Amino acid sequence: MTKEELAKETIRRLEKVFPNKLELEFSNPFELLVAVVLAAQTTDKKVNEVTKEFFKRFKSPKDIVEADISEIESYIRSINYYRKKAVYLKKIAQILVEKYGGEVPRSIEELTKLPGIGRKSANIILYNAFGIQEGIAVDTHVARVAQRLGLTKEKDPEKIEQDLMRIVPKEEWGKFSNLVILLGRYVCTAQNPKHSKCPLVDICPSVSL
DNA sequence: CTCCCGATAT
DNA sequence: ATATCAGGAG
Repeated sequence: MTKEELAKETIRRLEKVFPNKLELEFSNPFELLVAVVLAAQTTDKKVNEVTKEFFKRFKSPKDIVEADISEIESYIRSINYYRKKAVYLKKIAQILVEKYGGEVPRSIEELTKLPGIGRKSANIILYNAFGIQEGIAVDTHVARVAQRLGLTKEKDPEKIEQDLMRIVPKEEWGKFSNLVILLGRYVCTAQNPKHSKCPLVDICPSVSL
């Protein structure tokens, strides 16, 4: 099986087991942007615990701009790197208000200029808020699964993304990320991967080794 | 490469 | 008690 065939078959099988959506809870692009900043080096579950209250207090970038850093911190204190993230959120909110009329920009270039937003986060936002597929979100799960499936030998997330963009059909980029993230989180875990529960056991090069 | 931080698993 | 999880900035 070629890498292209393996990628397509991976999507086909994962679709049957996982939903094509994030575990992060959000109801508009602004909320997803906030959630994704908080999600860096943090589990989605943890993020959801704080965003529930956060979104009640901060309903728009303007609400964040008008708040003190200390108040923003108070809502996200149980999140990793909360001091930095509070500063990022405030800066992002200021930029959204001043430069984008309070809206979330819709390109990877604009999104990655925002503090706390790298390529992974930008790709997540573009697809899951707007349905735009400019790239493939490569987080720790996508990186690990792609390695194990033999779709890449690179270690740097940007290079892995380049490899995957050549292999996965462009109209499936967003779906591929969403599905593979779930596989990595629950089945193809960093240690003790659950081969017996994996829909890809029979086609995974790392298993037959 | 270091810093930013805390929860959960072993 | 120590390891692991989980991105981005400088």
